[in-house]
Amino acid sequence: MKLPIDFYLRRNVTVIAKQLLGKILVTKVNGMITSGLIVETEAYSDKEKGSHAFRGMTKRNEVMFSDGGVAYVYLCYGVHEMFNVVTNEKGKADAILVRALEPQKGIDTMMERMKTDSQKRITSGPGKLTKALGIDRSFNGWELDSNEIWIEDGIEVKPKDIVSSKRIGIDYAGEDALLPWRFTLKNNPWVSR
DNA sequence: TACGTGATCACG
DNA sequence: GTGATCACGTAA
Repeated sequence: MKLPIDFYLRRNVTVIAKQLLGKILVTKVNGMITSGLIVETEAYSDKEKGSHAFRGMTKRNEVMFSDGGVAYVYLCYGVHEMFNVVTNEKGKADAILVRALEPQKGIDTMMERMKTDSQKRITSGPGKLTKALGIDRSFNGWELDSNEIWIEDGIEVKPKDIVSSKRIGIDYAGEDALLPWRFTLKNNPWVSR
């Protein structure tokens, strides 16, 4: 079952970030289905310095300000496409970065895209999972109940299975870099780093 | 630990 | 226009 768009609206971004753990991200690119269980997320809001939206709307981040339930995809370090889930209502720029997946369907396709013979850690990192699932900036702004990219129900996750920690790679955000807004599934071997 | 990589953004 | 900067990944 695809998650309804309502799932992404009018709720706290850290709550949704935790609830995304155990859900399944699916893409259909060139007719190929690839999917993975979400095992690591990070929450961002326009109220804190870690977010692209902290200094207001720009051409790059404008989809963060739209109604929730769409993708925000941008290029990082000139090399990596990063996939985010936009949440909350129009004007409130909350987003959730998906940082790692446990591969499910289409593993051969993912290995081919990653140019590797091993299925080990092919989706363990925000830049890697987008490449493995065929996500690039052309997905920016797409609704997450489309037939090309969506998120569906996966496994049940209990509060005790969730670990909170500080977010990765945002030291520039000062004290906001310390917010415990990174969420991982406990003891899951597919989380990044 | 170091650095490639290129879009983006805040300057002028 | 220009230059600093960056929500990473890999090699060493």
